[in-house]
Amino acid sequence: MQRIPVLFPLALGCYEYTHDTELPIGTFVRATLGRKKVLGVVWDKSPSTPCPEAKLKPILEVLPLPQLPHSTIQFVNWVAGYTMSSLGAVLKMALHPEIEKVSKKPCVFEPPTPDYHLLSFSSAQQKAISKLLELKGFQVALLDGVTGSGKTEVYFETIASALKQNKQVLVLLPEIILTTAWLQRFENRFGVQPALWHSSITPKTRRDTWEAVRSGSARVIVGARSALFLPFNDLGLIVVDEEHDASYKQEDGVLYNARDMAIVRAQQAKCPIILASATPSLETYYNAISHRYQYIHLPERFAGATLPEIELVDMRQKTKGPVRFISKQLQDAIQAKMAKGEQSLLFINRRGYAPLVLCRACGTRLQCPHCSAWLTEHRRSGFVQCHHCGYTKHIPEACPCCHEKGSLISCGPGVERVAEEVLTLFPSARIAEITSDTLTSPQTFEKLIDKILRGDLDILIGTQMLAKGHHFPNLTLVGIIDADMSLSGGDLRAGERTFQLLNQVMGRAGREAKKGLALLQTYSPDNLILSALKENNRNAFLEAEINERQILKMPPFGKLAGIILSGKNNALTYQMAKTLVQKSPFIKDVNILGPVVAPIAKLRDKYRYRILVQATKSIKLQNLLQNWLNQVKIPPSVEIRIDIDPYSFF
DNA sequence: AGCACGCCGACT
DNA sequence: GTCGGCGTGCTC
Repeated sequence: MQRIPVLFPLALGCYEYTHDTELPIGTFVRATLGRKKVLGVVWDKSPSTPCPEAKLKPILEVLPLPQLPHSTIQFVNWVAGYTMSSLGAVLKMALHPEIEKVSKKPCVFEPPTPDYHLLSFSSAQQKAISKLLELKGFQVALLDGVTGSGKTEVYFETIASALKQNKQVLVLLPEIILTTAWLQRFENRFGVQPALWHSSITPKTRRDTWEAVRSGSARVIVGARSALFLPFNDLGLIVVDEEHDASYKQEDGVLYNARDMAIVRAQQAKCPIILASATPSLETYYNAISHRYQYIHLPERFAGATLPEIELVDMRQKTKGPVRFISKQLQDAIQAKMAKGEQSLLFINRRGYAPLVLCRACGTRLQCPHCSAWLTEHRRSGFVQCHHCGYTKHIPEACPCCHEKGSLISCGPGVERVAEEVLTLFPSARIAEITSDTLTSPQTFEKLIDKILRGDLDILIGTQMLAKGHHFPNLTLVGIIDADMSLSGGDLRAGERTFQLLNQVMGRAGREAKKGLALLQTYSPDNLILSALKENNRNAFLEAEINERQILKMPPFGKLAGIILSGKNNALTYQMAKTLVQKSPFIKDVNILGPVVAPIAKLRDKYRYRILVQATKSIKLQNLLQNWLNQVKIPPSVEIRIDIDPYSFF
């Protein structure tokens, strides 16, 4: 009888079972777990403590499925170790619920033709392409190019090259739902659509695609971050487009950053990886300028398009009369564009009508009963809603506290409110609101894009949903309603994120021959980020940030981990957080900060505290955390999560 | 993740 | 007296 380590796609480690013969690593089996019969995978290492003889149970069935590739097993092991998650939780990301249903005919996704449609390139693009084609083995390259510089077509050439060498290619994109434009460009270049992987594909497509990747019949896979865990057997290239995008950071379940894990995946596959962005993350930029990564720069906009002219609008000069969110300067600019038959985009990164409703009589603010957050007013639908947990109720007629009628007033702007103001200023304008509330499906999104391109709209008012991926030749004005909104975020990357987001939004203006204009409304016109945006001096901004991080020993000059404790019992949760800090290791080069109340102190009825662990690069953070946490008994009613390389701090 | 075990509140 | 709430701990 052999002892066989088996891993289940559950938040557990490896368990041992018996079988009369050895089984190859990666074999799918069924075994009894508790009182259930569960599918698992023969793993490559036994649990740290061997199972006592008496508890051992036999493997019930060896399933007639192809083995999980060794590269996937190796990757799951690495990610689990790095993120300090259980192996099984990571395995779950690499499988799918219908793994047992073998696709009889994994649909042959016609293979892309490397030379289907050859494009012509500028000399700058040509240079970038030849540098990219020189990448061999494991190498990281930053492809840094402004919006409209033709980055996508440039990295398409490396995809073509990988295809010619009969290799598989993975392209990671954020927010896959908005990529029809990208897919169209791919089809133009390669003659077919690539295989797709994201959360909303049908179970059958999911099954077929997974099997097509495993068997190697899928050559190019385009997907959201979860595509990283597909069972590639011959990966020759990874592209991470919009590498700075915060949505690569998974914020629930296993906490990981798909961009960073993609680099590890490429390392294990011994293949190149291209990180593409117009506004690289600070870490990536630093690695590029310090020659850890190849730095490939596309300096100009393709086809002579120009960056918009940028002006700051000082909102401190108060105007008399009722509250206005659109300054006279912005109003005049919109007017001028409309007169010329050109389009404007107003950006306000807030859904709904107003982010806060308060009572004029007693000062009460409408608050979520489950979270420490204000309720956002959605006037058109007649509701107030919590944007953290989804709690919704009718807008009350009277103040819930003092019962005064008609005393509730809306504070601050949201998309709906700015749209209302636009209509009072420009009654004849054809406008559209663009938020996740109005765009509920890819179809409604397509329709909107068509309308914009046909010129059926004059003014767009929206959140970041329109920030990326589309050319609107006739859109020549971008107005940032509140450029200060995310400046005060308080966490490490607030400034960086603001720069990236505003830069991207402003990039919507003037991508073709027509000169664009961007107006940033602000109450702090002297802010470093805003002036860097105005001067179009991204590198100066990044270098100032790098300097600061270096002084503070923050990433990439040090390591960071977050510990988040949450529980329904506020006092107990705080007590556990305090105990944890009291028992923290006293080690040179390790700083333990907190516990502090998380920025959203209560979320879905759970109170939250966080501890920040800051260490020098030489410290093995995972080992330190593991040893520390093993010494503190935390009751199951208090949930503890470790976030290695945290992005947001709540 | 499930599922059972176990110890306190309202009821056929 | 029991039924069942979910808080707690285990699954090789």
